[in-house]
Amino acid sequence: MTASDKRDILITSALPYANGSIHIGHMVEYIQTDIWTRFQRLRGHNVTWVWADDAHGTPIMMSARNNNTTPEALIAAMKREHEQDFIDFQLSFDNFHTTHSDENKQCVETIYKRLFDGGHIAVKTIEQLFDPEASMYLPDRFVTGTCPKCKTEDQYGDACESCGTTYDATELLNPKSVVSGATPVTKDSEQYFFKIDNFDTMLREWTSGDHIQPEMRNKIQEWFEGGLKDWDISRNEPYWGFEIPNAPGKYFYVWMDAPIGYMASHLNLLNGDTEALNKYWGKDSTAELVHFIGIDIARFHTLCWPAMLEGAGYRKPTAVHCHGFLMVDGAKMSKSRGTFIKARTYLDHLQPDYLRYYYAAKLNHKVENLDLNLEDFVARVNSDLVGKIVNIASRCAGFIYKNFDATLSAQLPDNTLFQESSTAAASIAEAYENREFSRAIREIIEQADKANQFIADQQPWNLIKQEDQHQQVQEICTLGINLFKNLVIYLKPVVPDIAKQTEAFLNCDEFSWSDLEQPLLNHKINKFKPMITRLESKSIDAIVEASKEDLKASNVAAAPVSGPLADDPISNQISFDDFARVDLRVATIVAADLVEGADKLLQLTLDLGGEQRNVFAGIKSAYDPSTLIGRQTVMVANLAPRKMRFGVSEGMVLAAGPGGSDLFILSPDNGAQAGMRVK
RNA sequence: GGCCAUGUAGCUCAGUUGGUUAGAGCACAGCAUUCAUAAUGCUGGAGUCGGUGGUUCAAGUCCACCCAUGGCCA
Repeated sequence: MTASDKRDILITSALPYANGSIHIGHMVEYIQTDIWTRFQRLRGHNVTWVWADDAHGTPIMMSARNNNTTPEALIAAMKREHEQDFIDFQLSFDNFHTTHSDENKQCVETIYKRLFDGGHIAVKTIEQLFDPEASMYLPDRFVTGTCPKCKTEDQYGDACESCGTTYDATELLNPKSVVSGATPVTKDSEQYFFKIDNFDTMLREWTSGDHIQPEMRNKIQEWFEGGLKDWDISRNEPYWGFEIPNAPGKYFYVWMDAPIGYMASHLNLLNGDTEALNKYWGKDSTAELVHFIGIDIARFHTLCWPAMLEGAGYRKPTAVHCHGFLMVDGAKMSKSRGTFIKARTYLDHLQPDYLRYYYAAKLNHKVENLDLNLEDFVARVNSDLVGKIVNIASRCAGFIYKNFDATLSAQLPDNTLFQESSTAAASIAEAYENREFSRAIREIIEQADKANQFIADQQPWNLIKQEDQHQQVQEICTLGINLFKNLVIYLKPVVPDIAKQTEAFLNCDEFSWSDLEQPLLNHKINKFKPMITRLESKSIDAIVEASKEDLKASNVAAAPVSGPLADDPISNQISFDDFARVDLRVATIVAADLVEGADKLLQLTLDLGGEQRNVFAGIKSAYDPSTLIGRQTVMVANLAPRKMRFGVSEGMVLAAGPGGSDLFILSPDNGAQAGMRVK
C-alpha cells in the first residue's frame, strides 16, 4: 500500500448510558464497529476508534440519589464496569472516555459559543413545572401524576410506562413533586434553543447523499416534512451536566453534550492537542469520520449532530451507519425469559469469538433487526467454526507434524486452489468494506467447503500408507494448511482469538491482508492444539438461567415489603397463545351443597347455558351454600376432569385470596349470560 | 393513530434492472469415509415466496389494500 492509499479513519460507536450494565443487544453495535475497525487495520489503514460513557442527565442524578451516592461515584464505577466488558469482548477501541470530562466541557463550550455567536441559539420563555415548597424547577422525572391519555396513575413527567405515550410534564393530571410531594405550579422559565431550522438546506442536501443508508432517507424525509423545530438544549437546575456559560442555573441537556463526547474522547486520546484534533475535525479535513449507531438515536445523529458541527465550523460525518435491534428467538429481549443477557453473564460462560462470529454471520448494511436464535447459534458456530474452518487445520496438521518433522513442503500440489483462495479477497474485502458481513462470511465458508472437498478427494490417509506417495501427502496437507491460513486471515476481524492462536500455531507474525497472496512453504509449524471447543447447548441454558437469576436479584430490592405481591410475586410472563389455551366461561350456580365428610369443599352444579358441570370448590370456609345459588361466576371450562374422593370435578371456579374466610369468588357484571367466554 | 422496516423450506438466510423447473447452510434420511474436536464428502426429500386483488406475454421481484412482527413519532 502506498502512502496515498492509506486512509485516516476516525470511528465511533454510540455512547452507552452510564446508568446500567452492557447487554448483548449493545454488543451487536460494538461488535459491528470492531469488525469494521479491525478489517480496516488489517488492510493497513490508519484507524482510530474513540467513544465514551454517556454520563449526564436526570436518570443518573436520580440513580445516585436513590443509591445514596454521588453521580461522580456512580459514573466512575459504571465506566470501569463497561470498559472491562469491552476489553473482555476483545473490542479494539483506542479510547473509552466519559462525557463528564474536562475535554468534553471544553468542546461543548467551544461549540456552544460558536453556535451562539453565529446566531443559532434562541432564548425563549416557556412554561415549566415549579415546586413552590422546595422552590425549584422540576425536571420531567421529578414529577409524577396520572397519564393524560390512559389515566394510569403514578407516571413520570415525560412518558407513560403503561401506554407508551410521550407528553409534556405540564400535561400530567394531578401532578406531584417527587421532591416535596407538593403540587407543582407552572412558572415561566427561560430556555436556550438550537435553531436547527437554520440548517434546513444543508441537512436536506447532506442527508440525500451517501452519508446515510437509503432506507434511512425515507425516515428522515418524514422528519423534514414535520418541520425542524427549535431544539431545547437547556435544562433548569437541579441537573447533572455542564452549566451553560453566562446562564446561571441552566445546564446543557444531555443530548447536547453526548455526541460532542466523540470529539472529546478523541481530544483526550490526543492529550489535548487541538491541532491534531483539527486534522480530523476541521472543516477541510480529508479524514473519514464514521459513526455506528442504533436506529433509535438516528434523529440526533443525522440532523442535530451534523447541524451542530456545521454551525460550529467543523466537518460533518462521512457516514452514519444505522443498525436495527437485537431480538432473541424472534422476540424482544425479555428479563423473565432469561434472554435479557448481560455482557458479563455471557462472558462468565463463553468466549467472545462465538457471539462475534454469529453476529458477523447475520449482520448486513441494512437497518434490519438481528435475531439471535439460540439453537441456531449453537448449530452455526459448531458447524462453521469448529466443523469446517478449524477442522481443516486439525485434519492436516497431524500428518505434517508426525511424518514431516512439522515442516511444510517446498511447493504446493499442481492445482489452482490456493490461487482461488487468494483471489476471493477482492469480493470478501468489498463485503467487509460495505458492512455486508453476512456476505463475507458466506463467501469465506464457501472457500472452507472447497478445502474440505479437496482433502476428502485426495485421501491423504490412504496415500500415507504408500512410501512413494509421502511427498504427495506433504504437499496436500501443506495446501490444506495454507487454505486454512487464508481463511483465518479473512476471519481475523471477526474472531481475533482464533486468529491469534493460528498465528502461534503457524509460527507467524501478525497476519495482514497482504499475507493472503503468499503460501507458507518450507516452514516449520507447531503442534496443533484445539483452538475452540464445540458450543454445548447446556452453556446456553446456563446463561439463560443466570440471566433469570440476575432478574431475581434485582427484583428483591424493588419488591414490595408487604401485601399480596410480596407474599405471592407475579409469575413468569406468558404469551397470548398460552393464555388463550385457558377457556374461561361465565357459569350460573344452580345448586350448591355441603359435601359430607369434606372440611373445605362445596359441591357446585354450574350451568354453562345448555351444559351442566359438577365442580368441587374449596370455598366452604368463606361461603354459605344457600347464598351462592343463582349467582353467576367464572369457571375454567376446559380443565381436565379430576377424580376426587367425593366424585369427579369437571372444572374450577375462580376465586382470589389466601384462604380461610378470606376467599372471594369472581362475578361478571350484570348482563352476562351463562356460557359466554371470558377473554 | 401517522410513518419506516421486515415477512421466502422445520430453523437461519441468499435471491442483482420482473424472464427457464425459487437457491444455500443447518436440521432430517440414505450412502461413503475414518486424517480430524462423532469432524468430512456425495445423494435425496422438503416451499400456494404473509394474505387478497391488480399491472404484464411473464411477478418472490412492480402497484393497491389487508394481516403479523420490530421500531420511530404523536
